[in-house]
Amino acid sequence: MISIDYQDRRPIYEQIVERYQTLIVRGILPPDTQMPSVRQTALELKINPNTISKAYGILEREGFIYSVKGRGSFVSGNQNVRDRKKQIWLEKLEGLLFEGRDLGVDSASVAACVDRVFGIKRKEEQS
Amino acid sequence: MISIDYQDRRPIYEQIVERYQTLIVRGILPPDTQMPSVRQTALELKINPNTISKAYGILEREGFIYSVKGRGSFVSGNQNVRDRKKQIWLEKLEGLLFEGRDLGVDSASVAACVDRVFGIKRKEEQS
DNA sequence: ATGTGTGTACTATGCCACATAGTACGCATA
DNA sequence: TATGCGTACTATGTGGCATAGTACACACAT
Repeated sequence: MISIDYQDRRPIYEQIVERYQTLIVRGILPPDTQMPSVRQTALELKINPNTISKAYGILEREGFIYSVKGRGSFVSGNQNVRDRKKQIWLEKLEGLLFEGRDLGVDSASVAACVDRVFGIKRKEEQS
Repeated sequence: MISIDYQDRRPIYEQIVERYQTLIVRGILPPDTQMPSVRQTALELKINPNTISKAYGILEREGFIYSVKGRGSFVSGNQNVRDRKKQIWLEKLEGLLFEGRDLGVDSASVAACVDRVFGIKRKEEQS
């Protein structure tokens, strides 16, 4: 379900947060699904329970999951989370696009890339 | 010319590398322009010369600048650098777009974002 | 009541990247 | 010669990250 990339420069707890965010937003983990227990995940990934706990704490603060003492952690049904996640992604995209524009990347290359991924026909080529 | 953002999680030397990469690729720093000296920049930014030196070392290894002992560091005229930088950026963009698609972002939002940044018409660009 | 599994909190420790401080050397140029 | 340049080296301090270990409160099945 979850894996760690030790080549990734980001800390482990952050990778876990990001991974679960995606799984939840995409609906692979439906609302009220029980999350793997802190200790269980720690055993499987061969890392310290504290690290998982830290990730879960962040996920809870962000509204992705909710925790119940003695029972476990569960996926939140909060719909706003998904929208907020999309919003953040769009801001990230905008930042990257600005960077590319400053680099001098031509818009045609960008449009081609967008078409390739989203497989759409853009309204019309700007004339 | 150069500034540091201490809010940025990236290390200082990496920010400097990125900043100069942009300035060089955009042509703001033309080939054979002399780079600010290590000690001078260190004084202005109130950081250690070693940190600047580290950044310059990376920039040289990547082909953005070349250093001459006793004289200084200068902007490289290597054209391949610019193209390679664009190439890397496009790959980064593609990765982000896939992520957004998986998140369920609708293509219209993406198209709007692209248009907003790159503009509808793009006849002339800075040269 | 007991045992097991859960989240949570806390302290202590080690590691490592980063940045700094200080010094020194070789080289180019005025 | 004096100055400024890049470069190299050692030593030190700091902070984030991860670990180790322990402990507590709670839910649930037995």
